[in-house]
Amino acid sequence: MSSPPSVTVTRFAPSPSGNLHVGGARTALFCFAFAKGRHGRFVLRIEDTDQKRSSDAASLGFLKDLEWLGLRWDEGPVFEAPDGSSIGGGDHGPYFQSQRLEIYDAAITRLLEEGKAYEAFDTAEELDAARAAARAAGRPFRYDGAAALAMSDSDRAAARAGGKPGVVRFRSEGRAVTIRDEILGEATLPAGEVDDFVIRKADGFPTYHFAVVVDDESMGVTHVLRAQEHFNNTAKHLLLQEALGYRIPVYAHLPIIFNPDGSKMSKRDKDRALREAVVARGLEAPPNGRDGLPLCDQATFERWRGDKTVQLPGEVCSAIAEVLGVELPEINVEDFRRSGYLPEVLVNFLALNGWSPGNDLEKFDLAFLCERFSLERVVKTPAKFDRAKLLAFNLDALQAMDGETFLARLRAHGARYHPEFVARIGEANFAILAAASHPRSKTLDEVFRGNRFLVEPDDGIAWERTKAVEKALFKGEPTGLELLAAAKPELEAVAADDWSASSLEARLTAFCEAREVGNIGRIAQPLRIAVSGGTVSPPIFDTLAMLGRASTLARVDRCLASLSAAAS
RNA sequence: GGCCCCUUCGUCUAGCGGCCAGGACGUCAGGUUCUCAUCCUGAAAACAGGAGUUCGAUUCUCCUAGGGGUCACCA
Repeated sequence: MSSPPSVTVTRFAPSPSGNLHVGGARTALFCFAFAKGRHGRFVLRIEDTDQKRSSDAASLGFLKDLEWLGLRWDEGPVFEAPDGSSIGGGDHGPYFQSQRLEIYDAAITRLLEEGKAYEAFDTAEELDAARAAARAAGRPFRYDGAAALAMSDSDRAAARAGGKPGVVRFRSEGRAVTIRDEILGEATLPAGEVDDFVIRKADGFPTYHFAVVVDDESMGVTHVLRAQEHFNNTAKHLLLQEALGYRIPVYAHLPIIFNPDGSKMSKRDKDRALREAVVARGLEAPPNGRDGLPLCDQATFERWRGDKTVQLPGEVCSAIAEVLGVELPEINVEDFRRSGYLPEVLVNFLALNGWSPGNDLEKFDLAFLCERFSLERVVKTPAKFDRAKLLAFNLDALQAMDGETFLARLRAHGARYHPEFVARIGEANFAILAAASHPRSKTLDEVFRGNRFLVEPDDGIAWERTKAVEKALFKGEPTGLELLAAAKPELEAVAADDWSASSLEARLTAFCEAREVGNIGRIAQPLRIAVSGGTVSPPIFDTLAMLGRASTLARVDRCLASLSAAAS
C-alpha cells in the first residue's frame, strides 16, 4: 500500500553503530517536526547494512532515546514505550535494512539486465593501488570501469566460479548532476565527479547509497532531511533514482553541529577528556571498579593511554571516569539524560542550532516547533554546540516548574541513576532536599552528585583542609570552630521530635543575637563544614533537618574532636 | 589536492537595499544572599577583506582569504 503523494513523509535513518548523538537527534527532531507540522508521517528506519558495525543492542538504544525526546515515530521498529504504549510498526517494513535484501536484489537485477550496472571483481589491493597512484599523480581517484565492462559473460561466470567475490557497480557514465536543495539552493557537480560507485558489496549487502534510494521510494518518503555531510552523495542518489524510474524526493541538508573548538562531536571527545585526566594524574594502570577488579586489562589500558586514536568501549570509559571523578563531555542523548537535562530543554536547544522562529523568540516546546518549523528558516552555517547556554536553558526550565513537578522529575531521575541514594535518604527527606534544591539546581543530577554527604555514614565524613575551610573554621574572633563548640549545646537543646528547619533556625538565630556574632553565616558555615565535610550544601537549616539530630550531633562531635586537635 | 558549500558580537542567532545592526548564553562591573547557586542593575562586544551594481549596501554580483563537507565493498 503506497501513500498518496500529497502526504508528507520524512524519515530518520540512523546506522545502529553506537548511540544516538546530539547531531542525529537534531536531524530526527527536524524530520519529526517537518512531518508533524504538515500532518504527515515520520518513519524510522535502521540502516544496518554494515554487518561489522551493527548490533542489536545499539539499535535499541536509539529507540529509547528518541522516545525520551518525545519523537515518536509513526512507522518503524516496534518499541514498547515506558508508559506501556507501543510505537512503530507499519505497512512498509521491514524497517531494518538487513531484512530487506530481496528487495534490493530485485532492483539490482533489474539494473544489471538493463545494462545500467555491472559486476566488477577488483580486489581491495588493486583498488588501493589505483587510489595511491591517483594520489601520487595529484588527481582525485575515479574508478575506471573499462576493464570490468570489457568482461564477457563467460569471464564473469569464471570469476564467480573461481570464488572471487564480486561487487556490483552503478554505471554513472561520469555524468554531471545538478542537486536541488531546499536549504542550500542549487549546485552542479561537473561531469566526472561521480564515478561508477559500488551498489552491492561482495558480502551481498547493498551499499548505503543504494539501500537509501530503494527504501525512500518504497516507504513513500517525500522529503529527505539529513546532515550536510550527505550533500555530495545526493548526486549518486539522483542518478540511481533516474535509472530506477523513481520519484525524486525534496532534499534539505541540515548544517552540522560541532564542538566549540570546531572539531566534530564524537565519542573520541570522551576518550580524550579521560586520557588527559589519566595522564595528568600519572595513572599507569586501570583503576579498580566496585568489585575490586581492574576496569580493563593492563595491555588495553596502556595502548589506549599512549595512542590518541585508540578508543575504549563506552562503558569502560564511563566506568573509569566515574571512579576517578572525571566528568566526561556529553555527546550522546543518553549522556545528557544522565547529566540531568530535561528532554524538552534538549529539544528546544537543539532546534535553535540551525533554526530559529524569528522575532527574538527562543523558548518553545515541541508542539510549537512542529507548528512553526520550516525549511526556509534553516540556516546554512554549521553551529558550535554551546553547553553553557544549554545549561542556562535547563536552569530556566527547572525554575519554571512548580515544586510538585520538580519533585516528581527529580525522583524519576534518582530512581534511574541514583537508586541507592534515593533508598537511603528516605521519602520525607527527599522532599525536603527537592524543595531546597529546586531554586539552585541547573540539572537534576547535580542534586545527587552534590549531596552525597547526606547518605554517607556519620563516620564517613572527612574534612579537607581547603582554603575555604580554613577561613571558616580558624579565622576571626571567635573562630568558627569556637563558635561551633559554643553552638553545640544549642543544638542539643532541640529535642528530636522538634528537630526541624524552623526550630533550628529560631534557636541558632537567637544564639547569634545573644553572642552578637552578627551574620548567621558565621555559624552556618562551620556547621555546614562539620556535617558535610565541605563548604557547599543546601541551606544549612534544611541540611540539618535532613540529617536529623543524632547524625548532626555525631558529626559536629567528630569535627570538633578531629579539627580542634589539628588546630592546636 | 579536485569538486561542492558556507562567512553578522566569544557562541547560538534576528535581519531578507535606507536599522543608533536586535535578542539569548557567556564575559566584565556593581547589588542582594548563611555556602553554592539563584536573583536584580549596568557595560563591553559583530556585519572577514577588496572591487563592483545602486542615490544608498550587512543585505545583490565578482574576486581573495578563512572555515566546512566530500572524494570507501562506512553510513
